Amino acid sequence: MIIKIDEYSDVPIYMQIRNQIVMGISSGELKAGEQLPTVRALALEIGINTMTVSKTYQMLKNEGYIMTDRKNGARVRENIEKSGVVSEENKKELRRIVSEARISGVPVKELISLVKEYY
Amino acid sequence: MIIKIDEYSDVPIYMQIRNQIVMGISSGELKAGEQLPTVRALALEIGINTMTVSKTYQMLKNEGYIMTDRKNGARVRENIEKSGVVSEENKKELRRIVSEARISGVPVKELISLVKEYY
Amino acid sequence: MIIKIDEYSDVPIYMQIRNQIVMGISSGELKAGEQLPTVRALALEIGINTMTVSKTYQMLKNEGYIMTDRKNGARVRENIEKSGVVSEENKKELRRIVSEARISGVPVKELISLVKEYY
Amino acid sequence: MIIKIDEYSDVPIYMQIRNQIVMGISSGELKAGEQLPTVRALALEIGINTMTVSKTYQMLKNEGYIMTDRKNGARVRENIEKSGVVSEENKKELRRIVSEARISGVPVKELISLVKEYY
DNA sequence: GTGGTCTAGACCACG
DNA sequence: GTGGTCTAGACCACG
Repeated sequence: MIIKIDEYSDVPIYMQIRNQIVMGISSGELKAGEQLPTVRALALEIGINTMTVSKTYQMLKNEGYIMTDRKNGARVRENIEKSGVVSEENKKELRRIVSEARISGVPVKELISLVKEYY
Repeated sequence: MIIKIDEYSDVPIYMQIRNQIVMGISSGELKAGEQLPTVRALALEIGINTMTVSKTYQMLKNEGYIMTDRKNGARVRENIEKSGVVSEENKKELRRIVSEARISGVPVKELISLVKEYY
Repeated sequence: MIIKIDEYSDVPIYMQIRNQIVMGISSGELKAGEQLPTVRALALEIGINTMTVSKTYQMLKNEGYIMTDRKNGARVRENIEKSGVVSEENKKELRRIVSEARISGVPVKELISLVKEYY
Repeated sequence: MIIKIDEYSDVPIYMQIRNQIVMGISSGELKAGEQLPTVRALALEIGINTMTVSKTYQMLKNEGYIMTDRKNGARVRENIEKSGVVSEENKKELRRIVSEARISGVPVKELISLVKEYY
């Protein structure tokens, strides 16, 4: 899986990586149990500090998306917990996005087809 | 219109205000041409720095949501440009939200009904 | 509140600080809404790096014990969520401690009086 | 006695095994003088490195819980020393756990009944 | 002035 | 070899 950093983005690097890994898991590009690159390898590949990658992995671990162990490095978790609900934060964000789209004259049908496409 | 700041949120205050005003415009609570409170008044009401509100209004102006003039203060624009498309940034965010929801086991139908509700 | 680091402990520094702040909140030494020292001040006082203190504050924030904002620094939260239950991790730890105490011939009454004392 | 490794835990494997053996001794599941599996056997059973099990046994021996000899392998000690006191480290941990439980709104009675249950 | 992010580099425990 | 921790130092956005 290829991680791309937008260095001009306001989103912190560790968060950009985190988001891309989450999207990779969702899309199936990263499968349950699959090995992630080592902290050092990913840092080298992207050209950033190992601490930054480490921060990403710890965040993903805290969120229950991956597990890390000293022998095997980081792996996608087999049994990610399914809360079944959209987090309050994401609801807020979604509402903001929908509002902006609405003002821009985007029909609701288009938003829905985007959601379906991404799902 | 009542603006509420979530002091526990990581979203900067100026952005929280901006988002709420945008959502107010989208929902129709703030109508085209409607007067917004002065920077000073809003700052006092929320209990924050005038600089922060000023930053919000500047941003909204840059984005084309409001217009300011010395006589009338800030008003919602009559003719907000309708690009008709979702911005690339919002698409990215939407994709992230959909991915997280999907992993959490949220059915696509529920996401769609959220979108409809917010629209 | 005075924070003391045991440099010979296996417990990471950021965790030692975190634990002492949590105990301070529990004991009432740190009151709801009370200001914590700034990252820089605490780092200087303890003689450690600001990054380490920052890690502590972010952990406490994630756990819902404190809030941080750029204007006021870090403060104890007013409304810490009360789950009402002992976490699984803490149950495991408690079980380990009780087991070791039992083998050492510590009577259960003494354990109970320790719990009462700390509560 | 069955040893279970929680691969999602931050507790090192050698420590997880150590803790479970200590709890086994405390509960009486492992009796004084009882033979423990060989390093090799236990490593094979759990699917981990022999080095790890070896580290566990070494630790348990140092702590006075087991004894090893070349002929019989490892056995639970007949006369484990009863200090009669809770170690300073465990007191600290207990205090931390009690503090966290207290903040979470767990009544002291519930903590006490946990202690009784585990004892 | 505040917390948040990031780097370059180092050392450590675990396995 | 792996992730985890820590330092010294820097720069940034927010307010």
